[in-house]
Amino acid sequence: MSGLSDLRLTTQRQAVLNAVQHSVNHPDAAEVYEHVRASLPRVSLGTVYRALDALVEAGFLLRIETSGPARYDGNVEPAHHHLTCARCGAVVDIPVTRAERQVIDEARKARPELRVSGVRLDFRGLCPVCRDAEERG
Amino acid sequence: MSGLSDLRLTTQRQAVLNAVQHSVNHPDAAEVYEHVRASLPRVSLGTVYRALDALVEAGFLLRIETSGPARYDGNVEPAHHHLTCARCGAVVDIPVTRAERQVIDEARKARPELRVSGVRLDFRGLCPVCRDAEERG
DNA sequence: GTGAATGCAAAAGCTTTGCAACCTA
DNA sequence: TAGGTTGCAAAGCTTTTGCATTCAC
Repeated sequence: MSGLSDLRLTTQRQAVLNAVQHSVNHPDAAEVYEHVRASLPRVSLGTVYRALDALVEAGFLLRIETSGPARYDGNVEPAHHHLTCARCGAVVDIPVTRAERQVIDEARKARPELRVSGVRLDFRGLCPVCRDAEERG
Repeated sequence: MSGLSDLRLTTQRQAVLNAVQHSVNHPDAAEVYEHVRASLPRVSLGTVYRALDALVEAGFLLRIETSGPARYDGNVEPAHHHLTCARCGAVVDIPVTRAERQVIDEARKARPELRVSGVRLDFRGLCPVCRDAEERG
């Protein structure tokens, strides 16, 4: 498995891709597994992990590292980043495009030898649920 | 454990802090354990994990999530970020300060409700070792 | 002296993998 | 039909935890 071309679109992989893309938040493997099980009761967790790997490798999904289980993102647009909730750890998408370019320029100037090719922005803040909770006390 | 004040400075914690701060790269728990064992042969891996947690919690260390084991950073300056090597996965420090402010401003404008309080930048590029290797072919 | 920290070992949590059966191109 | 893919189960790796003992304040 090493690119878009040689990816077999099996029933299981389509179900996994669909589960991530139609998820409101960014699901982890266990959540994807539960969702896929609804339509494919005999699917295994191992298959879900292998499908997620294959889909990330092929560029259909993004993998987000956290302090717990990895989460997956069906939105692979380059100029889209993440905010981690300081209260509950949820991951929310956040669009930032203009300033991204300047960050990369500054990094290239600061450390030209590092051959900076891109940047991922991880914001800290509050997800809507926790913001509401905070505002009430 | 919830702040600087109530952190007991035990021999083990000092050794763990010292190991991370004097490491060239960003060590994981196993590497810290090996280093600490040189001066404290009876230390346990569990203690290293608990010390790392306590030191992160108290603000002496930064924890970096990766696709493998978590890595720790003795440099806690706010305006210092990381570059992950696209070839070998090493994590290198990179100083970016000016553009960071603009990124936060843009994010606050794009999604005011998320109460953005900070940002962590994760650059993609090549560490010095891999850059040299690439340049040779 | 007292509560927190440690060492040890066992367990938990997440992810990967070996293998035989199965399916897709 | 040939090789990749799946289901199942076992193993692997990282991290956490229970408990008796020890230590720092």
